[in-house]
Amino acid sequence: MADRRPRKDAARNRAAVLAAADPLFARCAHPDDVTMADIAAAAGVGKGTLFRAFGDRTGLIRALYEARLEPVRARVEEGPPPLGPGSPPRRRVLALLDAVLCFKLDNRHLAVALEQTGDASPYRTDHYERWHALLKELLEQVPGGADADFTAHALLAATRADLVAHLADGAGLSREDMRSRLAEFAARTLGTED
Amino acid sequence: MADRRPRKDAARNRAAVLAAADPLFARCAHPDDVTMADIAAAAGVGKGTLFRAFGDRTGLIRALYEARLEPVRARVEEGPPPLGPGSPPRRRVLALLDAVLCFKLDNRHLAVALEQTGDASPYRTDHYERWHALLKELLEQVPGGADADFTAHALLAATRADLVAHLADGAGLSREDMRSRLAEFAARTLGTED
DNA sequence: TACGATACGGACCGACGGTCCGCTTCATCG
DNA sequence: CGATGAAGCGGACCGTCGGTCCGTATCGTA
Repeated sequence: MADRRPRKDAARNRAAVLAAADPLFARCAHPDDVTMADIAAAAGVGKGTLFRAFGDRTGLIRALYEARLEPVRARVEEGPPPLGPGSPPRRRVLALLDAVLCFKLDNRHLAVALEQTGDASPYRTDHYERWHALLKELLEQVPGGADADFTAHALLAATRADLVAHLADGAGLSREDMRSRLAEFAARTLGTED
Repeated sequence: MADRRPRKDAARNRAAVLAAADPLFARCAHPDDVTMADIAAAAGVGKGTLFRAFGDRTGLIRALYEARLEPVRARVEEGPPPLGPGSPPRRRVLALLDAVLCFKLDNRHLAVALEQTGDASPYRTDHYERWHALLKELLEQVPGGADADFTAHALLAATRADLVAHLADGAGLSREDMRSRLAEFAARTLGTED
């Protein structure tokens, strides 16, 4: 009934692929420039291994993305305030958006690759639904708030990977500038009261 | 010096392709399900003709999109207020966002296809830059506004085609609901004064 | 050590975007 | 109106990529 643990070589190869793929995506301007064969070669494994471990290209990118995302998720769910639980909702909304923005900035290549994976809407992924649900929950606790569901979507849309990448790489906006612009924008939607 | 007018058959074929491609994209759930060969066959022309007329897949989709967008552009640039020039900035911002949202709703299939065209960021297209520039200009005229450039990006991000499609098709949000939610959201970022 | 289960890897496949080139159609000019 | 060269046509063809398959190698176990 319980699925067996993977064999040792399988685990090693999986790790090797993840380790090899990341810098490959980071180095290339466009995600499509990185082919599955490239990744397999860089990891020193065969293509079959790669597909056996991750299913398909989307699965591989998602695995990479989620591995990187995990620490952020942990900080959000059980870390110290203001990002973690226990801080006032308004404060936590801002902290959450800032964390998402920073993550997208730091992992542009992966985030862009994932968002533009043709297979499915980026809105039907586990991590998006988690962020959205949490953000919505927090927004509902902010007094005088509007429709929390839509607002959560709209605020998260401001952190879309390709927008972030465009502002950072194309428009040359600095990290700190972007963070403060987003914070200011979000603060406005939450109502003007400080 | 002046480029010659296209031959009559070329113009006819170009029109036939545009006419044939639109319903093809509309019918299919995922844009990638529509291949260039499909479009050529539906239009009754050869693949060579199709590539000669539009350069590549992106060019074709862009041509489709811009043909549909043209009436909206005209209404914005020379139509009557509040969407056209002459209305107070705040009012026109809301009208502009509403127009963009409605356009994306009505042309989801094309908009999604274009946004996820791997070739380039959706932020480096003529039409995006036009909407952004106009929105930014208007925002600068709204008293007490924050950074107009970022705000314009963030507001437009709330009308991203895949988000709109997700809300309309996935979450079942009605057209009118979405319009009022977006209007409310935008109104908040413009300041609470009515 | 022997043996079944699991995983490996790269040859192979089908599909797609895009090109090429011999043939056709248009428009111009005598 | 017929000739002629340019412009356009179309579909066979190509290279590449994601994904599969299966003979072989490796692992874990008794």
